[in-house]
Amino acid sequence: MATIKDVAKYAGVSMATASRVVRGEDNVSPKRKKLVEDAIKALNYEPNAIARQLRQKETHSVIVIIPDIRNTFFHEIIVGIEKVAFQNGYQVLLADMQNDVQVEEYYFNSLAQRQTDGIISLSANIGRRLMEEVSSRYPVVIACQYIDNSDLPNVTIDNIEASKKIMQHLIDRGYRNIGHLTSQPNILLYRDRFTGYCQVLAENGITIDLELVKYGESSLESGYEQMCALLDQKKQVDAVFAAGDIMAIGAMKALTERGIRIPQDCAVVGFDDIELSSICTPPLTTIRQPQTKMGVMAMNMLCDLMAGKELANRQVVLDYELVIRESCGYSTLG
Amino acid sequence: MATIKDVAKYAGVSMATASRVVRGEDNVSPKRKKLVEDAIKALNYEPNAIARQLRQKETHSVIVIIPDIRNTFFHEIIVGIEKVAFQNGYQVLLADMQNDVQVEEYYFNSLAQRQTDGIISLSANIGRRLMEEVSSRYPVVIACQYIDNSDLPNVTIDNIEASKKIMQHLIDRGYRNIGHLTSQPNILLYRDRFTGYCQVLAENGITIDLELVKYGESSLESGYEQMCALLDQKKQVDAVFAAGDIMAIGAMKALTERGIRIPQDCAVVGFDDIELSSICTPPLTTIRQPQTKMGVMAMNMLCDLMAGKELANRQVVLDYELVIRESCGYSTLG
DNA sequence: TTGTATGCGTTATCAA
DNA sequence: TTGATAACGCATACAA
Repeated sequence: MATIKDVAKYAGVSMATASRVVRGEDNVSPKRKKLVEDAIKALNYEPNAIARQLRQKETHSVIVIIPDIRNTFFHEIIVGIEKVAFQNGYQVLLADMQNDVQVEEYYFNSLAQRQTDGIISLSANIGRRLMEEVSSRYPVVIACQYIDNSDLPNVTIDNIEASKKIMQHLIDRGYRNIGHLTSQPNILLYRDRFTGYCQVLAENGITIDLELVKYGESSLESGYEQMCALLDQKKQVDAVFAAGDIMAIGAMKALTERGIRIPQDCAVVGFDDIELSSICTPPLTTIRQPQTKMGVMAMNMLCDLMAGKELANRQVVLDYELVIRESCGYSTLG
Repeated sequence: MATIKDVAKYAGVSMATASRVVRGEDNVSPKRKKLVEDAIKALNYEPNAIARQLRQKETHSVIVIIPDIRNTFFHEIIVGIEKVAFQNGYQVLLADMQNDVQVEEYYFNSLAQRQTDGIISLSANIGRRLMEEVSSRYPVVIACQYIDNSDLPNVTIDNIEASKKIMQHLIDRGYRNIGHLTSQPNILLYRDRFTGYCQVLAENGITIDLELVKYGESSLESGYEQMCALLDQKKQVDAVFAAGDIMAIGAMKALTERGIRIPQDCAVVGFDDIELSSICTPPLTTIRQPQTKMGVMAMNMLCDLMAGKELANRQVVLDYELVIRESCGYSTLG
C-alpha cells in the first residue's frame, strides 16, 4: 500500500505538499500539483481513512441503531436520515440490534471509542442512566422512541393521543370488545399506546379486561401468535388494536386461517402505516407516522449537536394521521 | 478524553504496562494490574478504537452492501451474516445502496482506505473490471448476485434452473399466455431468470412475445406499475411470472384493484419466498432461496479470505425449492 | 515483569 | 508557496 510518504518521495516534494494536493488545498504551485497528481496515479495511492480520522478526531460517519432490520417501519426513517446525512457529508452505517439490548450498548460504545461522530437510535431500551450519561458527552438523538421525563434529544409523535384517536374510531364504529396486541411493556412507546387503549375504554365506560391484552414482540410471527392466544380464550372479541402494523398483519393471518372474516367478524387496526398496510387484504386502518420527516428531523438535530450547537428544541413532536381503510369496517358500517 | 498515557501516569506505571492491562495480557504483576485498573475506572478510560485500528491495521469490521434496505428478501441473509460475524469477532455494518450504483462504489472504497477488513456485496452492479480489481487485492464476497464468467468468490443459486422450474410449473397447470415482470436487464440475476422464462416457453413450443415482458425495478410500486402496463395493452395474459416476490405482490395489488381474480383470471408466481409471500392473499407460489444459509456461507468465505486462506470453492451454488401456494391455482386446477 | 522508544499514516504548526 | 517536524493514541520490539 502506497502512503503519502511514498507519493511525496515519488513526486520529489515534501509530505506536506503532497498532503495539500490530496486534500485539494489551493496554495500549491501548478507545477508541483501536477507532479503529485501523477505520483498518486502511478502509485495507485488511496488515503488511509483511519489515519486521517485519528489525526482529525472526526470520522464523518454516524451510526443508526435499528431495533430490527426486518421491520419495514424503520426503512423510510432511514431514508430520511440518509438524505440529510449525505447533504452534510456524513456516512451512514446501520447497526441491526436484532432486538437484543446488549447489541445496543455495544454500538453506543463506538462513540466513546471515537469510531463514530454521532448516533441516532431508533430504540431506547438501554438503561436510562447509561443513555443520559452517554448523551451528556456525545451527540445522540433518539427517534420514534423516547424515555420518560428525560430531556434527551428526540423526535417522535404523541403516541398516547394517536392511539386514543384510533381507539375512539373503533368505539365510534360500534365495537366494544376490543383486544390489544402489543410488545414489551418496558418500552415506553408500547406503554403509551396501551395507555391510550385504556383511557379510551374508560372514557367510554367500558371495563378494561386485561385478558384481552396480549404481549409479544414486534414481528409478524408474534402478532400471529398473540392473535391465536387471544382467540383460544374463547372470549368475545370483535375488534383488535395492534400496537404496530407488522403485528396487525400477523394477526390478520391468524384470523383468516380460522375463517374469521375481517372486518365483519373481527376488525383489525394497527399503528405505523407501513407500505404493506395498504396492500394487504383487507387494507389496514392505522396511524400514519411521518417516517421520512422523522428521519430528516433527527439527522438535522444530530448535525447540530455534532457541530457543537445547542438545540433550539430538544423534544420534537410531529403530527400523525389516522388512515381509515377497510379493516375496521368503514365500508360496511360507515 | 483520557488516553492510555493518562492512565499510565495516574497509575504510576509505563504506557506499555497500562496497555498490557487494557488488552488483558497476563504478564503483569497483580499489584500493578490493580493500580492500572483503578486508574481506568477513575479516569473513565475507553480505548480509542481508531488509534488501535491504525496501529493494528485491522478494524475487525466488515461492511455488507445492500441494494435496497426496504426489500425484505435481504433481511434473512443479513441475519445469517451477522451470526457468523459475531462468532468470529467481527462487527457488521450495513450500507444501504438505495439502488444507486455510485453508493456501491463509494463503499467499496472503504476497503482501499482501510476502514473495513472485508466486504460482502449483495449487489454486483459496479463494473466488472473494478470489482475484479478490488477483489484481487481485498477480501470480497458476492452473495445472491454474480458476474458472468468471473471467478469472484460468490454464493448463489442457479437462477436459470430455478426459473425454469417455476415456469414449467405454470405450463403444467395449463397456462400459455404468461407475462414476465422483471428488473434491470443489465443485472445478471434478472437476465438469468428471463432466460429461464424464454427457455421454458421455447421448449413448450410457445412463441415468446416480448410485449408480455415488462421492466422496472425490484419494488412493490414498480411491480404494481409493470402489471398495470401489462394489462393496459389489452393482450391476453393468464399468468404472470415476477422475477421477485416484492414485484409479484405489487402486481397482485394491481390485479385485485381491477377486479381480476387470482388465480382464476390470472395466476401470479414470484421468486425469493420472502416472509410476506405466505401472508398475502392469495399466498404466493414462488422459489425459496436459502437466505440464512446464503449469509452464513458468504461470511464464512469472507472470514477465510480475511485470514489469508485460499477458498476451497470460490463459486458456491446452493439449492432452491419450488414452494407451491394458491396464487398459481393449485387448489382450483390441481 | 517492566519500561523505553519507535512507528502506524495522516494533518497541522511553524518557520523559512 | 514550501518543507521539516510534531502530534493524534495506541501497540510492540527490544532492552533491562
